[in-house]
Amino acid sequence: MDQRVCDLLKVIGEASRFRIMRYLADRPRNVSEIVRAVGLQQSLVSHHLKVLRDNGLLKAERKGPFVNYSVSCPETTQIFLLAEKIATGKCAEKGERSWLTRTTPPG
Amino acid sequence: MDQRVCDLLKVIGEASRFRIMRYLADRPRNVSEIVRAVGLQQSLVSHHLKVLRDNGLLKAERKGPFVNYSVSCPETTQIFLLAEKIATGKCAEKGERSWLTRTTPPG
DNA sequence: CACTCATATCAATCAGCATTAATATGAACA
DNA sequence: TGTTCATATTAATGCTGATTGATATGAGTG
Repeated sequence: MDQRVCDLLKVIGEASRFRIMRYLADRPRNVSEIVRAVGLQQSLVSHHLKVLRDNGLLKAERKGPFVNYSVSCPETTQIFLLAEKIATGKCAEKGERSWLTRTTPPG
Repeated sequence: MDQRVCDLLKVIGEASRFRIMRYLADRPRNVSEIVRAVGLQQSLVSHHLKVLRDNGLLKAERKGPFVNYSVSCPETTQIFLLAEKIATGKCAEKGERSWLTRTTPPG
């Protein structure tokens, strides 16, 4: 279970997949649109889409010759928002930049 | 910026670091305690702690000979909860397991 | 200062995984 | 049925990064 949870995080933490997910957060798109948007090779995009699918983060629906992809849970977007909050230093407790906060006085 | 956001996700998505973060979510601990808890080599734990520190996810405070680590933003825990929700299939829209939902009838 | 304990750093190795190129499948349409 | 377009799959390559072992730093204590 824990394995599964951290798999999810790893999957959306990869740069290419992250961009794909962000792009799809807006609205569903077919593969060609995604390829154009993220500027990666078609085979690579297809591969990442499979990974995202297999992890239940995206769902696919064939529409004629096209396959439309869409995010399957809104929670994914919420995770992005939270991560952004942390990244911009807007998190509740402020993290110390210099890593060693000394309690015992030196010397 | 986007790079930074997805770096954060990648960082907490790694299994060893994930376990460390979960362990520290409870309360601050020193390195030896973490080593014992996660069962990894001390040098490896120390390395991961550095990565987490450098990404602003943990803060460190020296207390005598020990160094206590604690999570710097509660948002991290919230991310774990959301990811868990997705992992257990409890997310708002249900993701299709079989990946190709056909709209056009086959044949 | 010498010794010990706690923690950090460095160099080397190994594994996972993103990327690439080539090829296969499968739908639409003539 | 043959051709074209959209997408998926496979095999090979390369890079990132986790892990290991050895060593260094630095605090406390005698």
